[in-house]
Amino acid sequence: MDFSFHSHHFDRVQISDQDSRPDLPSHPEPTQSTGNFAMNAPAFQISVPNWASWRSHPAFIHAPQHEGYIYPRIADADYGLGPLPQELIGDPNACLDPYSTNITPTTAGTSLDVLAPQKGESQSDWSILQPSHVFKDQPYNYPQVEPLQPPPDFPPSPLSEVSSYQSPQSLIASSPAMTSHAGDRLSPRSSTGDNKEERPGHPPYSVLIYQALKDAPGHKLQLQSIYSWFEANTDKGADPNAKGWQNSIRHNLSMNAGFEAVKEELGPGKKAVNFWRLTPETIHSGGIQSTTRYRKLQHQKKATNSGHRGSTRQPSESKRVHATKVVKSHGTNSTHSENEAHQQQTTSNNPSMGHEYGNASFPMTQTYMQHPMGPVIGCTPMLPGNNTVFSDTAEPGSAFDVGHNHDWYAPESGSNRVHDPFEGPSQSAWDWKKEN
DNA sequence: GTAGGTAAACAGC
DNA sequence: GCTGTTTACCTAC
Repeated sequence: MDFSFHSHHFDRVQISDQDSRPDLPSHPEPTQSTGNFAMNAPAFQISVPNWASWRSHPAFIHAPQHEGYIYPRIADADYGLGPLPQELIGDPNACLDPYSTNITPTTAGTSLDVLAPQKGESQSDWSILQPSHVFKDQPYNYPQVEPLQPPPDFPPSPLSEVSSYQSPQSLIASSPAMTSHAGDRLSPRSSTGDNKEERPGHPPYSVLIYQALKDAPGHKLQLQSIYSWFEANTDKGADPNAKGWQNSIRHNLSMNAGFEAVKEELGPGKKAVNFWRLTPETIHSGGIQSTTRYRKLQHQKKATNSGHRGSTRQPSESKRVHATKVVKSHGTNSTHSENEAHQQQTTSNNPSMGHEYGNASFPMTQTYMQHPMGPVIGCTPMLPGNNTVFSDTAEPGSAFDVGHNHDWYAPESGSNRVHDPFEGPSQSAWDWKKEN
């Protein structure tokens, strides 16, 4: 089974020696275990057609060395998806890590010296790096997997945890949506039988978005770049007139707590740019949760909101309170009282908050900020050395929940779990989103 | 009942 | 018009 496809796009990105990112080392730092953290891992995992083999013998290929930092080749990604379509290279807004404004894409097409087998890698490993077009041209089927077992050196550092579980299996194992039941049941299906886009075996939008973001520097992309990624890597964009898939992407971005919007000011006086990125939890867990789980609450609402679609449709909360989850990356003017007020509102709207999730404390060094646009949650940047946490509440405990009740963290549940600085001990982003 | 896809209403910019 | 959020409905399992 080969999950690779479109891996010839955006093969590598070079950060010059002048990279001024404060918390990203100019040179790769070794991680404790399997490195696949897109930002600073010198080695990375590759897709392996045989999942059992992949699990037991993860293959590693060292990223080509270069002066300065080289992003890993992208053929290694989960499913082997390519991060960005080539036409996006050069787009200043595409796949741009604002902390590395001097990123220089170095690929003008697939370079064989980039994709060629590296030292220590076998030809068989190399063969699976060949780009293919599974999602675009062929059905996709989730592999049937067993629950993930922690690696021998588990628990590693948070960063290495990231790498350890970045695999389709981890997505499957950590997500009810991805859990294998039997055969290819994991294969997502289209909702409507007459759907032209029906591709039995294609991954759901959430997984595709996850992949697009995971492969992007900083794990973030602008919406348009996500569109472009889909156009290049899936058949969603085959019909230029069809916009439903874009709606679906936006729907998934909004509804899945694995994604968060980040407003970033790329420079003083410049208009803030909105990025979508993976939440720390998502990166940490190496997988994405099902988007549709939010409907658990909807069912409750249905009981009280009768309704047909249309005239009786319930106005959305966001029309009264702009409840975006945008995370602002630079600065804040929030005050404690503002946060308190906001939390009061949030809690009142969400009875489950505050009791379902335990109240614990963040590390003392973390700070909590309020975004003027509304509820804010998340961390930025998702890099070592920065532990700033943006919360929509005044109390640290309500920002995250990572410890319980969530199969999101299934691979590391229990006593093996290592405390992650990203982890706050309370409400998860997903629950926050679900309940807001 | 759950998961996923899609359409659409709606607000903000 | 684009973006983001939310609701509703549908099909498949």
